[in-house]
Amino acid sequence: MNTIRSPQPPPSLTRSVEDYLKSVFHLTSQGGFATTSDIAEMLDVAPPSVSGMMKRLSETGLIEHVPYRGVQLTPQGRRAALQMIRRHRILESYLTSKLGYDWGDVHVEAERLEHAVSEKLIERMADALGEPRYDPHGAPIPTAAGEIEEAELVPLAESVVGGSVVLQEVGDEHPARLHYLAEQGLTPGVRLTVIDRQPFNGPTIVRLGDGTTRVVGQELALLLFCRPSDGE
Amino acid sequence: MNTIRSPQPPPSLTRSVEDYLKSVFHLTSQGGFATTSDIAEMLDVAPPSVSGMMKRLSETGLIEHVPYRGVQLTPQGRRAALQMIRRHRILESYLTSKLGYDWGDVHVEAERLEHAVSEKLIERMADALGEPRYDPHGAPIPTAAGEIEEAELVPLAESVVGGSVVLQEVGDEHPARLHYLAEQGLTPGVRLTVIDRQPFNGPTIVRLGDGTTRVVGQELALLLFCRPSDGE
DNA sequence: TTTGAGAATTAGTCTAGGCTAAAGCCCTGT
DNA sequence: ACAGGGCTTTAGCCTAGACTAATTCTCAAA
Ligand SMILES: [Mn+2]
Ligand SMILES: [Mn+2]
Ligand SMILES: [Mn+2]
Ligand SMILES: [Mn+2]
Repeated sequence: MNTIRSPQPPPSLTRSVEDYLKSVFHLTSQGGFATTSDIAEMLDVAPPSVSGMMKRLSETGLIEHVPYRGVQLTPQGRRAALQMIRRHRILESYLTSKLGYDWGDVHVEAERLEHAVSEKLIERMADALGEPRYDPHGAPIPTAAGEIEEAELVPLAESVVGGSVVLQEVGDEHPARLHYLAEQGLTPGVRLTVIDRQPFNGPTIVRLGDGTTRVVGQELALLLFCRPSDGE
Repeated sequence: MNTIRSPQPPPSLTRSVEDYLKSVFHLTSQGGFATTSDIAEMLDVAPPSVSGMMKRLSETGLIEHVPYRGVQLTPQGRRAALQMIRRHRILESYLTSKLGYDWGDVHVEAERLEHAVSEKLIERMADALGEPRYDPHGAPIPTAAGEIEEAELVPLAESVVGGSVVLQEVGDEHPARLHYLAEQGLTPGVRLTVIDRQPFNGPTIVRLGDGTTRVVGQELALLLFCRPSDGE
């Protein structure tokens, strides 16, 4: 029959739904399914809460749920998730460059605001910033049309010793970690020469542009996403 | 016994609670009680919803409820309401002057954002604006300490014919009305000479600084709050 | 003083979105 | 082939915050 065509008016998602969709997006960005327990951990809720939400979201067509396997976003769910991610990252960018927020504090603020801002406000902020392509942590900002850049980055911990890389993106979740990285000069855009790595999951040693070196433990080095930068 | 002292950590109010408190504040600003039906109308909910919320709010000590009479804010409720009003008005000011919002659209945006912004963000916005004292509609902005200016303004509809007034504040709710007022040059700060008023609730006729006149119907003239400005 | 209109409250439901405890499924190791 | 452990789901419960229908209160008019 197919009599029902989804018109246009999106019934406006709740805060919870929006956060679930973002989680599923992030957990499936490398392909595959997002599992119940991964979502639960990411959102800090109990697994049954996730099961319940997944049921509702698949009824509304935002996700595809394979019981006992996990979930994936439908095209509609992916559009909604990318819209939220755009909001989040534009907000982080705006707060950082226009209101003097430091990059450690901005994530938690954006996490709430992303659900309250209008499309119009986001586009005004983006405009005021000159349509930025990356947020303060180096993550790509989806376009208003819902396109997002996908780069193949390699964690510093797995970079080639002797090579040269540009630090591109760092995780935005932990303020203290971000403060530390800023202190160390490890911010997106910086060029690093990988001069050594200790065995048995040991630290990676890098040299910065000014000739100073940093010893980066493996746990941290796994979260510094780099683009190899051979000669130039 | 009195063993329980409310410590400090305010348990963070919900969006609904915050909006109810604001309504009660506005409805009691001239003294007296806010009634169930007035609150219901202002928030566009059914009266029983208000009764239910009033019960909860009085249990948490934010309002004083006299059954079948109405409610008033406790000092704690008043503090919370003023904080929300500060947020709302700082947001309206910021969006208008920093992001090019027009004064008709800004209210609805602020109505959502006021519940999502942190104290810190509001203070940064206030700082960026130079600690504004009035919002774009001329309403006074409470200080961070919770003080608000109380002026005795008179509606244009009740101003003295032959006198001179300064338009101080206009209602912020209806975009179309605000657009019209802006077109007519009737914005806060403008000096008006009241040259006539038609009988039987007729319009008030005013002259602007540039010598042009405006005919303002009574319904509108009741919503233009003015400060008498005799000689100077 | 009684009465009726209108306002307020109570009673009973509903949905969203959490939770814990119990049950069910899947897979790996034996 | 199957037993056990670890996920996942189901069952059942809870709170916030809405709603409608029914009840109760108040107050002014007769
Ligand atoms: Mn969020
Ligand atoms: Mn980020
Ligand atoms: Mn609001
Ligand atoms: Mn306003």
